[in-house]
Amino acid sequence: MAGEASGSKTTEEKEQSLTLEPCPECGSTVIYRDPTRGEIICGNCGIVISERYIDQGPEWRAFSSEEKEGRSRVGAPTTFAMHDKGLSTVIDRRDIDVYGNKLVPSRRAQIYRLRKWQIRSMVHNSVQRNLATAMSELDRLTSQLGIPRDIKETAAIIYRKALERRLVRGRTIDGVTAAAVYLACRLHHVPRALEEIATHTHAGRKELGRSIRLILHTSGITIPRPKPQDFIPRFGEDLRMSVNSQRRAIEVIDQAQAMGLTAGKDPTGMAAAALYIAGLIEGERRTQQEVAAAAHITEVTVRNRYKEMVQRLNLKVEV
DNA sequence: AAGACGAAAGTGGTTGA
DNA sequence: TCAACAACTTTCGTCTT
Repeated sequence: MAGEASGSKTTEEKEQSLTLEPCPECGSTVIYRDPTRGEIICGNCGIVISERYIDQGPEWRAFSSEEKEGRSRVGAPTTFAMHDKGLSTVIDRRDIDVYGNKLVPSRRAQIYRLRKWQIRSMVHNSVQRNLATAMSELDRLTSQLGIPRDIKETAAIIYRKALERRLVRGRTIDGVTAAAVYLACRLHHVPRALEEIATHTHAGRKELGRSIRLILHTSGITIPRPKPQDFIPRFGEDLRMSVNSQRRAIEVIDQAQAMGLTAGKDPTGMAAAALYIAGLIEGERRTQQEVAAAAHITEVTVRNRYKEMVQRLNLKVEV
């Protein structure tokens, strides 16, 4: 379903996605891309973070709706999320030439042999075959989890590296793919719960955890530890809370961090409690249950963090 | 009736010997 | 490898709005 037509439509408006780095100015992780200007912009303070964003959308301007539908880049943008990066040559099965004429038998036999070796060299190589299944699994997983394209690309790269290091051997492709997705999310400061990914993959939670640790140890990737602030945009969005409240929640967390209240605590719990407090302050009250559900934790934990922070930070909260 | 609160017991993961 | 430990979860009864 997700064909090229829908792809070219979404690039039309400002596309929200998350980049590797939070805003250097205010630390916000809500980052927008503006393909028409080629800029990456902070959604919070509006600063232009980068002006060298590469537009992978259609190449030409369009003056009518038919043109708009018809235009595209010459060839799809290359992507790591396909086993051949989308660059392979395909030899058609139909035995006709470009003019639609039937091929003479000798020519036809030649094409047949070419195609045979073409396919052998592509997918019948075990590495390529592995990648092909992995990338389709990656497709499925990322679309189910609603993971943006650039994170998916990172996951694909992580998977390729793991495959090069022969880490996939003896493990399931699904498991390693899921692990790559998990790591990619953390790299992009959009951490997803292990649980969340585990429910959408065939691999068990245990295997997923093992794969993650294995990649982590052998590949030398350093993953930033998830910060409570990283969760605010997503949870806030799930709870349909305003940007104002989200910003307030981040302030609360900053204060708590300054007092050393966050050490050793579950960052999702901190984020949830901060959102709960922000809701009270900003008059966008959400129940502890709602907040807890958004963060995939229990209301008891929300309560404990909430109590701690109100007490230690001397917050005046109207109930 | 729904939401908030707190106590007590249980659980999975980390740490240090 | 194992036990200790802190944080989190589950469960349940009570209080407040």
